Amino acid sequence: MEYEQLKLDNQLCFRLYTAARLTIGAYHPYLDPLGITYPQYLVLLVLWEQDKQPVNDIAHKLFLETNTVTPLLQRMEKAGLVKRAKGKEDTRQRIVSLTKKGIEMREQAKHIPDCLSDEIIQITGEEEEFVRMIPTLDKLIEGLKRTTNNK
Amino acid sequence: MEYEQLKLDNQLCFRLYTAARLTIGAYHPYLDPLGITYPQYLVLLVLWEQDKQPVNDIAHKLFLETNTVTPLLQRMEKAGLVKRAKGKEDTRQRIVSLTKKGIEMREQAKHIPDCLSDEIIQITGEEEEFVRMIPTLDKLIEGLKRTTNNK
DNA sequence: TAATTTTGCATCGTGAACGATATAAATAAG
DNA sequence: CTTATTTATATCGTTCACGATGCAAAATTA
Repeated sequence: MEYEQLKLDNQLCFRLYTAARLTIGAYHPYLDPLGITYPQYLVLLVLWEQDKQPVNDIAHKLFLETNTVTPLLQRMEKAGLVKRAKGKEDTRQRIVSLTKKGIEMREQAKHIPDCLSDEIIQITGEEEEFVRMIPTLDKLIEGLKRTTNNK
Repeated sequence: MEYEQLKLDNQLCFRLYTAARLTIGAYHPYLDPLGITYPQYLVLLVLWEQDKQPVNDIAHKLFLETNTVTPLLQRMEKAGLVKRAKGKEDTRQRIVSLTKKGIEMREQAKHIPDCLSDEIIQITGEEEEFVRMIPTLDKLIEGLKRTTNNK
């Protein structure tokens, strides 16, 4: 059939796009009580690993553009989760640091990854199959990141 | 370590989210010349498989809400890709059909899936590993779809 | 048949994502 | 030292994605 390859069933990207959206949806019951969104949760993960980072470092670790992260951080600042201070050595930089509220949220969030794992196991019967996707996804992400940067 | 599970490296969802965004980015060189976005391309895939469908069917096949698809279709109508007509039997329905322009775009788009496959092979050296993710992603999508509907 | 509930779609508001562009500071080139 | 370029961040406009809500038509129930 001439158009066989256009069938939705054959598309990998559509699966990734849908799986990502639905998985983010599964975070809602845990993030809503904290008053944060999934991308904001990702920013917190980055800052919990290492506090006081410039916008660029956060964006880079999340594979996002700074023009996505800046408004995200502004909303998080308004919500009292982070502070944004001018850099000392390089005044162009904005050093993002956690507030007391942002630091304390780590304690409330620490169970979330295990909750999600449990949910996936409940839903699908096993976890191993999903863990096995991780290196493949990493390979894809690294490859795509390299090629789009060479544009 | 107490917060080990909060490390970004350990998160499956973050991989899915990032891989989806970057893969959609890889479609840009092919979709931009056609003047369509990735979600619009998905709508066209659905309509190319079967023309004249109500909004609800399109949304369901893409695992999206109708309040996401409606404005998407309105933009596509303005771009001259689809028509939206009141349903005959059920007047609540809006039957979406392809215009001449929408039908003809199929010919220009038919090579896109192969281009993307080639790109993934070039980037990563092989394709098989990614094809193997598809049934796992389907299992995850179906599972998540079921549980979120039972809410 | 009349009242109630459900269904299909649309509208509104908020928060991403990202291309394009702007701005100021740092760096490099002249 | 001055000019040009790069870098770090911010702003703007457009398009999703989706929860909440609205509305009219259809289906169900009384």
